[in-house]
Amino acid sequence: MKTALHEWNLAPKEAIALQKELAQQLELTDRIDPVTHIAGMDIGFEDNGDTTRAAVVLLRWDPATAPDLTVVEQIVHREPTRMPYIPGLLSFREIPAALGAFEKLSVMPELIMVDGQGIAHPRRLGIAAHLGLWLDLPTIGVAKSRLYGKHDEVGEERGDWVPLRAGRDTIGAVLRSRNKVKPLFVSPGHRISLETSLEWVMRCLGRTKLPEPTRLADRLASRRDQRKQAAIQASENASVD
DNA sequence: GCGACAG
DNA sequence: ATCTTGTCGC
Repeated sequence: MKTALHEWNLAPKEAIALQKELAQQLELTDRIDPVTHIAGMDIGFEDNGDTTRAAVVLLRWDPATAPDLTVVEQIVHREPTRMPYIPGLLSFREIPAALGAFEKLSVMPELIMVDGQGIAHPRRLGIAAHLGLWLDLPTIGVAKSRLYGKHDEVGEERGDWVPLRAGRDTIGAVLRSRNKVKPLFVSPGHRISLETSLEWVMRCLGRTKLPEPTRLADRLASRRDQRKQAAIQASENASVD
């Protein structure tokens, strides 16, 4: 997989035009190979934002032990940050680094859960949708807050959900993944339906609010984990001295 | 023109 | 996203 830089280094106006074009290529019906591995992806930043840190966690999917998934591989990939955060253009800022992490994976997953929106986006191309198109893999957007769309209040119990709408279209779901905790915004990215997206998120839910794939990727990409890793490196170097 | 606004 | 400790509650 080679990344054509011109595809990512775009001025906002061009990026927006490309999103509208790419959104038409999305498949919102299930086209998923038998799932044996699921990946979670998230991004973090270091050096006052100058370095982008992409984290991908590969998990083995076994219906017999779910939602206890086995971590098969963890990748952290760093690159210089290429552009600032602009609402609606998140994928152009974060996907290049994410691709670097996926390239280092020894096994590609059949399904990816991304921290961010799928089609619940003003032009229907959130980061999960964009990544899915690029990798040609099924993706689900699992966001911790809303970017776009309207919705009614959602029930208080785990599993309750209400549709997230944009005009007459349903673009995702507001899902209560834990009792009385702020809901998740789930939307299909590519090669998957909303119904199936919700099934997979529910299936991968452990005790916490986030499904295991994004929870672990979140943790690996976090500032807290960066500090922990730095400390481990320091102690290893010290013991070698 | 005035807000809203994933991470 | 990130800056940041303790603390209220199930």
